[in-house]
Amino acid sequence: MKSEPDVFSFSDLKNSPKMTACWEGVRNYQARNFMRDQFQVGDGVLFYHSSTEEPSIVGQARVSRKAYDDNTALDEKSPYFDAKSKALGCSRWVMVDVTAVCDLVTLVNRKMMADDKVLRGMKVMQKGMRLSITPVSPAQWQRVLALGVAKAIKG
DNA sequence: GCCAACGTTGGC
DNA sequence: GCCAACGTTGGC
Repeated sequence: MKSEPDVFSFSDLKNSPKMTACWEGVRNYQARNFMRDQFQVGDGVLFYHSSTEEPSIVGQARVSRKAYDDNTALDEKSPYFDAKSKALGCSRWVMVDVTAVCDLVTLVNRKMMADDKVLRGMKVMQKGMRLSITPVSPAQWQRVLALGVAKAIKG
């Protein structure tokens, strides 16, 4: 899952109550359908920082609540307000809850991914890939954690 | 700041 | 249903 650290970083997630936050604000159908149809409680998540000095996978998380209505779409004061949802009378969008699991001791940046046989195939490495949620294969998952060395979060 | 690659919108 | 115009994302 991608996030701009200026908007919501892995540290922000760790500092949230119970290290858990809702993944609000997804306004793309593919990403929405992915959350709605694929995500199960307990599924592993790699947390990726985008649009920053060094875009990298920075931590491991997991899905801690199944998809439910993202009602920020109905809140006119929210940056994620969606007029069409308002007109419909219900939110078109969903979100899941995500809980931080581990830090990566070594952040896995794009050079590391591009240099790695397994990781250069990751969806997030494809040119023009803007989807904020993309699937990761078991081999890619293991490789990221091996390179990054997952480490329990302190405190 | 540039620009490629998308997704969305809206006129027809 | 087509497609041009437009807006956004995001690496570099």
